[in-house]
Amino acid sequence: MTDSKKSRRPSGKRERLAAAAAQVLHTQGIAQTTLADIAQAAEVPVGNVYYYFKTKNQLVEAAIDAHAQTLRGLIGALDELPTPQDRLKALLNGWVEQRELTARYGCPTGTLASELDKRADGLDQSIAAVMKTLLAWAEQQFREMGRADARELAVALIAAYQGISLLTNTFRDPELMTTEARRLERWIDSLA
Amino acid sequence: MTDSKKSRRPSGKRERLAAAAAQVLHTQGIAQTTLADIAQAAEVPVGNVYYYFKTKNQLVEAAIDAHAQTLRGLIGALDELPTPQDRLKALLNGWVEQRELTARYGCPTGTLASELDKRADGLDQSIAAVMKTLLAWAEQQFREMGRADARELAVALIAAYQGISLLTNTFRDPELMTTEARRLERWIDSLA
Amino acid sequence: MTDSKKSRRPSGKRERLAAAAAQVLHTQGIAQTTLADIAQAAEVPVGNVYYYFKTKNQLVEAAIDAHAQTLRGLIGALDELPTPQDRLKALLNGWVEQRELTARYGCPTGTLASELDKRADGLDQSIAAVMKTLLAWAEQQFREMGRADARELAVALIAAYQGISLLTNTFRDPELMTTEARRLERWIDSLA
Amino acid sequence: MTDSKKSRRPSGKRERLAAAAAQVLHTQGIAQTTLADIAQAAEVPVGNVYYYFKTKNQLVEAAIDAHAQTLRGLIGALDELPTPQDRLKALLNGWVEQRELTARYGCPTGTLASELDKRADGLDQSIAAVMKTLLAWAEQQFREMGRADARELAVALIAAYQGISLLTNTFRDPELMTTEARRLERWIDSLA
DNA sequence: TATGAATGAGTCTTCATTCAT
DNA sequence: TATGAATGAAGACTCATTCAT
Repeated sequence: MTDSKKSRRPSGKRERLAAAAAQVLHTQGIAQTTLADIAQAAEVPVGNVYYYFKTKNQLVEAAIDAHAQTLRGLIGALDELPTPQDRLKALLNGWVEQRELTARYGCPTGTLASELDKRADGLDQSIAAVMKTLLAWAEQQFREMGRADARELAVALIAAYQGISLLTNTFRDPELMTTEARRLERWIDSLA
Repeated sequence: MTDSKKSRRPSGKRERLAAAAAQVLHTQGIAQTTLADIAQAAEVPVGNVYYYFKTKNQLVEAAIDAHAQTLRGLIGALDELPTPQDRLKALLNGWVEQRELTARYGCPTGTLASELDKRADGLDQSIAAVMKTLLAWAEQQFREMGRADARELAVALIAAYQGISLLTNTFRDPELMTTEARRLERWIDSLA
Repeated sequence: MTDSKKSRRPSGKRERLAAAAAQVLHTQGIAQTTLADIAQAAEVPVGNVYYYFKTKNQLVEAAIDAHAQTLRGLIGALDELPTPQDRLKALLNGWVEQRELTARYGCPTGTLASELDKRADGLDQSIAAVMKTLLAWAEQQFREMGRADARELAVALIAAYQGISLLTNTFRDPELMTTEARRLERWIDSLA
Repeated sequence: MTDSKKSRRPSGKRERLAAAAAQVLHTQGIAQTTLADIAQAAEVPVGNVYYYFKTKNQLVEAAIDAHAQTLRGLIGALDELPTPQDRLKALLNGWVEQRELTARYGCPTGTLASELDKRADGLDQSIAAVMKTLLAWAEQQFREMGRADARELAVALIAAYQGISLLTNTFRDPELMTTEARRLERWIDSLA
């Protein structure tokens, strides 16, 4: 999304750092995470980090990109399914499967968005783009279902997910996710 | 919830600090806010802050308490209304009225919850309590509407609010809140 | 030793503060003791302390004075005894009786002397004076025993006490004091 | 005793810091010494200190270690001498030679022990270990002299040193050390 | 005299970022 | 490329001392 792979050397440190950043930033939060934390998680010497990322913000951006890629992968997989209903329900299933992680650390995208919003840097745009991708995909599904209010429904669905992720996390109760997903499933069925 | 009001002298600095904390922490986020920021907002010399709050965490807690009190006030006002439907819709109206603020800084409770979750201190319990209050109130409304699944509905409603707040904030688009609130209104009507 | 009793009002706060200072400074050390600690121990509001003592140093000085007075009292009591040997041994007994306190916090005079020496203020002179008083008294006893080297013996005796206090304290072992006191007793007997 | 020498690179800053800490802490006392003082004495920028020592306490510990090493060196040198009497007297000579420094700042080990005792951290154990080393060595000498009460005599000797150091320091009179050392020499001779 | 409140200078500690090799 | 080391700008917190009443 930003700069593209400094070089093709197989060291893979850049990727390792991005992955480590995505993981650590999710579990610890941006403010609570130091560069050293990420470097350590990636097993890269601190000093070396700066060869790949000029600033901490760039690492955050790389983490966002990693999340974006994960999302694209997910969407790609979902798109294999035959009907939009199938795809949306599969999305719900994915959320439910991750409920334990969500209860512990919240939705990766959502928590990042929340944190980044309070900062002056332009990173909030990057995370917004990720969110927009998901939103657009959901909208597409509802449209294929013949709904004229596809956009509104998509927003409602993603909001429901973000919101229940927050509650699941706040109360450390993964079952909240399960229950809400079931409810959303019924809701989707009712829209056809 | 925690305090004990040092004294009843009219200086009101403690209250001023708590209010300033609530406001500044909401707009800047906890990590980005320095004690000096809060002190300045409250027009209190930095050193003096520590006479009222022993640590930054205590200030955060005071801010949470302030939010709790605001919430109690809101609930109190809503309870004046005749039917549960009226009350829930009035709640929605309140959210819509605040949409500009939400678009700029997110839901005060939600963003706090999100931030606090990543921290080791026990503050996440305090904010969870606030959330629980709102949840319980909503559940009560749905119950009065005769719904056996009141709890689930309450969770869905609050989740919807938290989620749309996040999106509203992420996309800086207050209209998202308006649209979703209208949708929720119809949803409430459909439950009767 | 310094200024003498602001007034004769019976409040006795000044004395209470001095006593509290002596006690708290002994157990916590000067640097680790805040004015608030002393005020609290004396059950005097912090702000009020300054009516009696203009600075923390003056409180320290008052504590030293308190120790000096205790010493004078002790010497007065010892002087009731018939022979210098009796008096010196009684002194030893006193040390042994205090061994538990010494093991915990060291000799009050010695630890104060040690701490004050590192400071720029003139308080080290005050504590030196206290030490000098004890030294002079011991010298007098040895002189009465007919020793020409009374001064040297006195220094040796007090040094032995200060040193064993330090070891007793460092190793938290009150028995060190007991053993050394017994040894000093034999030594005194051998000098006659 | 605790360290592990970050690396063997020749910068030697760690050692310089430890040495500076040992020296400055001895002359100024722990409480009166700021990290900046030590950094300045070692000619190291303040921020850089934390690359080597995570906290002020670790610097204090390093200083203690430095003293321990000095002591081990001293003991090693003494052990070259033929008889225990020679060794003990050489120890006394060392004390006398340092009398000026002692008069100014007290015994490094003793003053540290005194200060550390009043603190909650575990540093008092470290300094106690140093003291124990010296004590054990002295005991060994007396034992080699054939004394069954070697332990008691060792305690007496070290106590005498600590005590006379305190008096020497309190009265700023280096001659006290000289006189007492001479007396102890005679005492040692009398034990054979 | 009494006292809650106020003040600000000082200290430790953290960390992103840079640099020399 | 790689990396240990360096740097300095913050920020939280403490506390003696002062002040208004």
